[in-house]
Amino acid sequence: MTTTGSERDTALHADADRPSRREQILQAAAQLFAERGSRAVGVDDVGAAVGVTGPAIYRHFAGKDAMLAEMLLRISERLLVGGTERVSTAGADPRAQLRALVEFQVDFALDNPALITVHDRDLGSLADSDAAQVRRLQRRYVEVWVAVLARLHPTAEAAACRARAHAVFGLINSTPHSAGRLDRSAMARLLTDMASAAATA
Amino acid sequence: MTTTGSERDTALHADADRPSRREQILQAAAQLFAERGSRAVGVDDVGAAVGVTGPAIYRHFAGKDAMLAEMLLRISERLLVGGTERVSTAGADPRAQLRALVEFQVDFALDNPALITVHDRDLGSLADSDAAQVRRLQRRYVEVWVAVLARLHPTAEAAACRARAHAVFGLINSTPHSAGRLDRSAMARLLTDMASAAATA
DNA sequence: CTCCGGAGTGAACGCTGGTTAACCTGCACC
DNA sequence: GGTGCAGGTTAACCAGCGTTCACTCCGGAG
Repeated sequence: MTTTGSERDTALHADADRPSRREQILQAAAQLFAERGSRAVGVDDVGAAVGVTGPAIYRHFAGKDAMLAEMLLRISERLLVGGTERVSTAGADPRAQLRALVEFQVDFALDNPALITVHDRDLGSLADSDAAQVRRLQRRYVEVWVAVLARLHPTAEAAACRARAHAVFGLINSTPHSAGRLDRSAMARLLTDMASAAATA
Repeated sequence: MTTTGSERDTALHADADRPSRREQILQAAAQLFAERGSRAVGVDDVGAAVGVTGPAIYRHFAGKDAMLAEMLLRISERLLVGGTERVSTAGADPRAQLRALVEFQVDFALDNPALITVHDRDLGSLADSDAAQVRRLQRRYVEVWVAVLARLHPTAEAAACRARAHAVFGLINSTPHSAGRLDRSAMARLLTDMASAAATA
């Protein structure tokens, strides 16, 4: 399966198998997990979503847990590296840094509602070691926010900044709950404005 | 309703006064469901949490689903009646109404983190009819907020107000994720300020 | 004392669902 | 034309869990 003549990378999928089967499975699983919860989705369901039977999954993943683990690890990593990168390229002004973080999180949430949903719903149904690793990444991402928020609120203690960051996450990640009725750009502006106001209040 | 003042009618559905075994079970189940997710919690676990074996639950509930259903229905009802009441006693000023709603939601979230968690995590694992009823109640609660928000944002369309309400819920309901580090009063003020700012931004 | 109904227990049943095993198939490659 | 391997398939295995059953215990009428 490796080394096909033409390597197609980014997310465009026209015909049967463009992204590797592995990626198809991960994406379909994320969708299903978001809709029903990982525990309510069977391996057969995931397989059916990509046109194969259940046990075929085991050619690509060690098991259902491994699927979920990789999914959550990827999300946490993408958030962490994306967040740190946005901050570092936003200059020294904490307001600009906050704006960059907010826009990043809003874009991520609007682009990947399924991942956002799974991210903080199914962390509990993960093996301890995997869960710990995900939590480590999450924590580091939160700390990126806390560092910026601490400069915006010099008198606030770290715990308050942490709570503030979580609250902003909750605000932005509410997108999956109010999906569809508003077009993306309007939603993005609304969330960005609200999050900024909440973060600087 | 409640005939026969002299004798004890117990079983029908009259008394919700004393902390009966039934209430113990509901509370313990809410705690466990919030921690691990309803699907990951066994009937035996719930029983053990109140000092009985698993099957004893069936003396008080028709089944695990009925337990979850009653839990979610109660939460939705409490939110709806509490919200409408707070608005009606807050006068005519939409700002005062918003403040009343925010404080109500903050208090509820801080007082019942487990219920909040279960409320929007395990709605999916509910029978269709129960889920529909819960969603109806949720919708009506959201509309209470939307009515107030619409008066604060006269130019905004209803969909935007709805998204705004969901975002504020996400913000306030983030408490379970950032628990413990901050004492209750500080957390309440922080959340109230942030939510107010986000709602009026 | 007896009877009855509420509450609980341990054992058993049956289904669901993750995982494994054995077998098949197409295709790349000497 | 075999050979090997990635990827699928069906059937079976097995554990967990919700639920039911038969039985017991106990407290309060009559």
